[in-house]
Amino acid sequence: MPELPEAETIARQLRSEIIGAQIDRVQVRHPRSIRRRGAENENPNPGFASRRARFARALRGRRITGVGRRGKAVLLTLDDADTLVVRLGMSGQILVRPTGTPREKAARVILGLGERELRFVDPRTFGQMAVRRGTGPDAFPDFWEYGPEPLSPKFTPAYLAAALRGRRTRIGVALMDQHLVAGIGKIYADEICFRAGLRPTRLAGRLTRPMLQRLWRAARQVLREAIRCCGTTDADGAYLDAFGQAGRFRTRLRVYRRTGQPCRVCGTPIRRTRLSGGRGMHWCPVCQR
DNA sequence: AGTTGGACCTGACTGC
DNA sequence: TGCAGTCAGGTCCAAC
Repeated sequence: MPELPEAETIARQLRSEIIGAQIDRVQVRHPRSIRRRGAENENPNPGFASRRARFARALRGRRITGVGRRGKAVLLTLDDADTLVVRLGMSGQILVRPTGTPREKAARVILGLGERELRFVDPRTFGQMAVRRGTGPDAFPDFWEYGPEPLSPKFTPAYLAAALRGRRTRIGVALMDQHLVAGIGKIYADEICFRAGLRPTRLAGRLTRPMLQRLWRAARQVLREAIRCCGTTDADGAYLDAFGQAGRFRTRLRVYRRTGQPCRVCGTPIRRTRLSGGRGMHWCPVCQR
């Protein structure tokens, strides 16, 4: 599941690989991969032919001038100051492959870069690509509404305290709220709660100052460590980086998808609880209070 | 307004 | 072996 560390890994790899490359070919093979906002659940997605043509026109001939990231999204800036936004969704990968090598079954969008090509591979089609005009906040009204980057100076214990004040939701859910803080999903929400020693079922608005401090520190530690490990590749191998390599954070997971297995700290079997949204949170009943 | 639950999707897994 | 059913989760949206 690509979250911040996975998107950051891909962005760093692309930065060293494709800056300066020119897009000479655009192929869109699935309508959902360029669906527009507000049409998420419409299938068949309306106006595919014209949107595909517009998408290709916006990209063909452009040079890639930079690679960035916001939350879980990878941002490719283009020489005309437009930005290609890539949301990886559940199963999205961005692969750099030599042109002509066998195409992945779930390759949804292919951008030709001369001898190589950038492939957006996404079996579940939860991901999407979009070209936005410009590079500033005006180009990203949705990102503008996002909370701060958790590894930026804007994300402080004071910010976290203010953002959670009065919230009736649980911390496991709040951490995944992109408007509160950007880039955290299931894997890292579970791991952050564990390292903070807090049950994910705790009410977000009722944390003491020391708890908030622990949660803040755990978030930064976990995400930094996961970036160093190039992200998490689960047993199903869904996530791969831009070179097709697996992330190494899996061996460091303390709770995520370890239901029934002994806690790596105290040996107590890990529990799983369904929170609102239907997502199962994993936690240790002894280490987390 | 904040919060919740359903829908979208398909590969992997389970059970008969 | 095969087929139906279940699960997984990022994000949007409708409904409390």
